[in-house]
Amino acid sequence: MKLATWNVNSLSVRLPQVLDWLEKNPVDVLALQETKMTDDKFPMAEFAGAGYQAQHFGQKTYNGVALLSRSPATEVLRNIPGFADDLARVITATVDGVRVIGAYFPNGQEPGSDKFEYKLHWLRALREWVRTELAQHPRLVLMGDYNITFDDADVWDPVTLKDTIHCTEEERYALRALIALGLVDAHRLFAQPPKSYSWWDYRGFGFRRNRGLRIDHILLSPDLAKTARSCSIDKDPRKNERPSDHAPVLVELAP
DNA sequence: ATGCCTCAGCTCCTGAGA
Repeated sequence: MKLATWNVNSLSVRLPQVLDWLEKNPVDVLALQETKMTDDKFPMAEFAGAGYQAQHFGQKTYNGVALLSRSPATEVLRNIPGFADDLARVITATVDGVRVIGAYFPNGQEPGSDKFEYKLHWLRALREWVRTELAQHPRLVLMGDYNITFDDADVWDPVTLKDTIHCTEEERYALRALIALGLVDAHRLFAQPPKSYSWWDYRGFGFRRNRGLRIDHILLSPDLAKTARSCSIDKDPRKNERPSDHAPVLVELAP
């Protein structure tokens, strides 16, 4: 089974690239973030033509998440149950016996800001809910745009970016709290190229200079981690003419 | 450099992203 996550930064703009990518990478599940569209605008027919059914939880202008899958998705949930949120950030479904959570974590903007506090609240709510999901679904994957680096290895310039957004100790603590549930970072189960990042700023030739961050993650439950065969970041779509600022991350699990 | 680029929208500037 192959699963992937990709923050597309507007599905309207990126749809041709997503279809092209799926043709080259026929994964079983693809989680999308930042579709930036309402459900009525979602290109259901185009994905159906590519062999994918879709669950979309969208909104106008910002956010919006989707799960594309070859097999039917059941037990679908939107956002974190019990956590009131106006923003469309989480879509969850069971596909081929795997509980798949696709999430667009809050950005946080700046440490100390209201948005940063919201991010920390959201992270706490997510952890408590994932704890219960994990108890019911031992085969679980939590993947998406986390907007958090694990540590300095995920940061192109950890000195300059120390304690800035995505790199603060509070955010990293919240990320480790997810790991404390037993989840495993699929990326670090395998040897990776040095300076592996999943996002590069559009400005200042960030991609060309590999000035990036690893903020898109795939976390696996212990049962699934045992079956992991590979995990990689696909930088190819970032070389397209109008790329998303994020690259897709993929994981392959043994059947 | 409160800069750099990209996207959406009550669109020719602003807010947000990260």
